[in-house]
Amino acid sequence: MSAKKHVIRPATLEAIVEAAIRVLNANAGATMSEIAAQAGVGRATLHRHFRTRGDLISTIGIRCIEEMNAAVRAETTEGQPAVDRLGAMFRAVIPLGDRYSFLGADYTDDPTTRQGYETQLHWAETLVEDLKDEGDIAQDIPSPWVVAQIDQLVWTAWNATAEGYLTADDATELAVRTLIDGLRRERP
Amino acid sequence: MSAKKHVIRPATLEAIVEAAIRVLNANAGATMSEIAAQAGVGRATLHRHFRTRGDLISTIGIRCIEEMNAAVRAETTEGQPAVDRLGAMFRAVIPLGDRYSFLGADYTDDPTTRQGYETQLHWAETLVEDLKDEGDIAQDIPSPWVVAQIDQLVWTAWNATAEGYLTADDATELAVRTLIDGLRRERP
DNA sequence: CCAATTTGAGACACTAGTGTCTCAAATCCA
DNA sequence: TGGATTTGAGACACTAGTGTCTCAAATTGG
Repeated sequence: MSAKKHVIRPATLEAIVEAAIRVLNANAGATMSEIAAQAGVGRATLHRHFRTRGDLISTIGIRCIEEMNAAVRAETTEGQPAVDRLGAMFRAVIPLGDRYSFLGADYTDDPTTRQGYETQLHWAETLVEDLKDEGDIAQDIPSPWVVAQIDQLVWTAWNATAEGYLTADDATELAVRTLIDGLRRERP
Repeated sequence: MSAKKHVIRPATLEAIVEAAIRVLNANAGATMSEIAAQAGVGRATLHRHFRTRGDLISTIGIRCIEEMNAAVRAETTEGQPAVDRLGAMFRAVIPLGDRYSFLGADYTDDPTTRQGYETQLHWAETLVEDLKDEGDIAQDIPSPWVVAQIDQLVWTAWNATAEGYLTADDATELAVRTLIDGLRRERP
């Protein structure tokens, strides 16, 4: 029953997945041919490992989300003050902008991807509650607003570094500052 | 030469354009058939007035941008303090979120659309300079960062009203507050 | 180095969407 | 009302992309 006719070589798999991430971030509607070409691989080989286009997108979606979660976990620690966790999260995620920005567009409804996304959302919600408890954010702000704001700031910050008018460190600092204290006061 | 074979009835045109805006905002990749169905119109009629899909998208893109510009112009006045102009702009644009949100995705490179977009961008840049001059925003913040932030806030605010956790007025107020003073302090 | 197995290339069938055309029926307006 | 004209419905050709298959050639590992 277990139709294991073809085993894909690890190098081939890696080339496909990385090319897919690259190409789909540049153009969410990219075709299998484009991805195959960028991977330096025949189109048939794509279909051998990923039966459908949806399978491929699912796979890289899962990979990107797990990558992000791992990066955040690596930079943050449990007992840390919430503001520091916020900064650490920005520092971890902003450099990954060019890898996962396609997630917003393609938005698979694959259950595993969905679950990874839920994990992130839950993490963010916890962070926001802690920010409120520790006096960094006013209690009267709706939490979904704060979460949305954080989400947007990651994207804006990545964009700023991509366009070259901020370094990753400056973008991180500015993101935290924008969220907590706004843009009125001078940098200390 | 002037091939004026068919004159579209104004009611038909209106139905098509409004349906297109509605459908394309729900799904940026919607087909001509879906749009025709939603407009209560035959697919052939779509192609009679809009030779290609691109023509249709261009047309509604232009219409939406002009609508936005008009709404902003109607709410703001020349001599107004910059903060008030900012608030007025939010108030004008946030309710239009469900009409123009597709613009981000479909992003035509039609020259007229492009020009309308440039107008908006230029308006925003001027606003930011004024906000800086009037002491509402620190001089050391890169202007593109502020512009991006304003853009994102419009989207977040529209979303908040669409999801029902904020009224349009509250969302407007919160957007201004988030940008200028951040989320630390309580609402006065 | 040789046998097993993956890969590349191309042919193929299939689907979905676009854009054109025609003609009968509905609609408008003079 | 009656003639002109838009509209709806459907047929048609065309394109682009997906997914399957086959077979010769390259690669791998024992």
